[in-house]
Amino acid sequence: MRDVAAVAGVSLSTVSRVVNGGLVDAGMARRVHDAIEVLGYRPNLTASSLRRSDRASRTLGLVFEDVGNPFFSALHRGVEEVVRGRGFLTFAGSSDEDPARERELVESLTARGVDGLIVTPTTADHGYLLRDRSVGLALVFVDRPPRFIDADAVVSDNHGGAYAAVEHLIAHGHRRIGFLGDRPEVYTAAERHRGYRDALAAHGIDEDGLPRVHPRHRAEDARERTLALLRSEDRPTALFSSQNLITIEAIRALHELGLEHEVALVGFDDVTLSDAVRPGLTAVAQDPAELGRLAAELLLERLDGSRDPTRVLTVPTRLILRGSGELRPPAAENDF
Amino acid sequence: MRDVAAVAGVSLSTVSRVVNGGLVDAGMARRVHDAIEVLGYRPNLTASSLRRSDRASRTLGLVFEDVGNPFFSALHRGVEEVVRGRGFLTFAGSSDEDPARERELVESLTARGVDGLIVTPTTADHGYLLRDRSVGLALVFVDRPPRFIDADAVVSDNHGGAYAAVEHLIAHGHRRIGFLGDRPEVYTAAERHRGYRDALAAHGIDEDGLPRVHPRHRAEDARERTLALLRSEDRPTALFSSQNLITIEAIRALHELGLEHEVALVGFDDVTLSDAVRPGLTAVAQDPAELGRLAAELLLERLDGSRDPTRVLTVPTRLILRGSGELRPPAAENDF
DNA sequence: CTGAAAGCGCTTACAG
DNA sequence: CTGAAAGCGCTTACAG
Repeated sequence: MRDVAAVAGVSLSTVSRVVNGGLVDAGMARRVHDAIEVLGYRPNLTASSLRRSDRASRTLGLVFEDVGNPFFSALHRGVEEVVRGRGFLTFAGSSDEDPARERELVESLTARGVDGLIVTPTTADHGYLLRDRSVGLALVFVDRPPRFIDADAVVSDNHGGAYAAVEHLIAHGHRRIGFLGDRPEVYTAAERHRGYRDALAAHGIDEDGLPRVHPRHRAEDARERTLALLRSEDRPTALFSSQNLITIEAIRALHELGLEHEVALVGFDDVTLSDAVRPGLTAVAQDPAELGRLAAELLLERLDGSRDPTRVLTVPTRLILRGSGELRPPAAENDF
Repeated sequence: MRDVAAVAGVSLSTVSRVVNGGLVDAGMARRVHDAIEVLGYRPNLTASSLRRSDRASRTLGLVFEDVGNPFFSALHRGVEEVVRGRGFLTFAGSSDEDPARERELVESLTARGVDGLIVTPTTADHGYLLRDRSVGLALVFVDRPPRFIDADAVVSDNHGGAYAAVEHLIAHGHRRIGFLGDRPEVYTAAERHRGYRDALAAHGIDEDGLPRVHPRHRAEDARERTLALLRSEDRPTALFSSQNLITIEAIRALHELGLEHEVALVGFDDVTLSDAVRPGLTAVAQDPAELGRLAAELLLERLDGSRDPTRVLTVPTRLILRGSGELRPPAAENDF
């Protein structure tokens, strides 16, 4: 910038004004633009944000459970669609569900001066973010609400989606509905379990007698555990699978035992090719891109100075019927 | 930092040394640490990188075709695994295959002082990056090599994978092998087409007589076009599908016509649930996480000062047999 | 409308 | 080992 000023024969202030669209005489502006062209000058935005009064860096940080998970990549895309037009650039990193790793990431992001953060919270206490927020950091949680901090959040209707899925199975004659759970300490997993339980209770079904499986490592042990359940004495007539990776393994397990047309299945989260499998997968579809868009919009509102009370937005889910959830229990089962 | 110095009763330089691990008297260091604790001081990394001699910001930029595509999100994860330990934070954005958008993103990233860039190049001329590189920007291309610039790159063995896929179909008796292409101006699409053509030629099959389809919009028109092909007079006995979204539509089209056990299919790129579909999908699997890891390693080498000649690494693909590629043509077809 | 000066939060020779 | 001073590239009152 100094070089540009020298070549154009004007002051630094004038160059700054030209670059930032301030009021400058047309002739001077011309000379400055020429100098910029000749020198191939590029403004340094980090220096600019360091000095400017609002401190804005036009960068955002996304802290996801795993950037490699298609659910979060769709969410990422939703955020990008909203903030791109406003000139924001987006950092993204994975907490891997580890509170220490999450905090490390967050601090690394704030140390680099991000204007806002969109976080999929781990089970950590997020009180440590209060100080950052008090000095102007915009903060929105997504997919799960945070703990011990009052903040904007956008979540799927986990309870409602699970409730609808289980009620759908009940409507098709099932009472012995097995639950394929996720790590119960994760908010979404707990909510979906609550939806399952409430639907059973609403129809007078006792959950205690029903088989339940909680894979600890999703893709790794979900198949084995589902196989064991399907081979057991008290095999359920239907399964409700509460997470996408687990649903995939459940489909594999059913196919492996040739039970895909015998045992009904509804999965939480839609999955690629779920319509090409036979029977097609009946699924509770989330809209991750919409979660991302809404989170980004809430964030922009805060960045624009909104002091409104905190909001938690819930994105509806959609039950897609494709066959696996419409299988009926064997006739004998209907009698008991 | 000034406040810390005041509270600890030392100079700014000393605080800086403590924070950066310089040589400081133990007693003074104690006082500084206490002051940091009391004030809740957090270093400002952007100010730091502005002033330090190496200018390092410990940030990287990823410019992908689409951050929402699972292929790139797996690649992203691969990059993260490698650079996380070195304290780098990663920006990510989508070019959407638009050269102007790509350039905008790149300039937005360099203006924010990223140390390096990993780019999935569009068809643009990447000469504009030479100047950035000459002032120290590390640069690696991934998934496709760049044009008009000599640079490090990591790509899949697109030609070899396609060649193997088509040869596999030929070995199972097929000669009328239809090609489901992608936009031909994309490097990977062109390479896969070349592999298809070379395999045919090596076995004395004339490509000109074979049906070919080039969906322009992948998910949107691939199904229709494949349906039209399968309904036509010269229906092929086998399909080679050269991109994952297109493969998904091809599977849907085959199922829709009930031809999934009649017409063979090999897809480039593996797809979720491809083992649960009947017949299972025979696929050329890429390893996007490995592409990401290798790209990140090349980038770190450059950041560590390597002046070695430019390298292009090729990651092998793997043909996974699951049934759809092992279907044989109808008997009559074998005669001609 | 323009320029000289101060300063954002930090690092780095330099002299002690 | 420590501190005073200069300066990274920029913006912003302030006076003209």
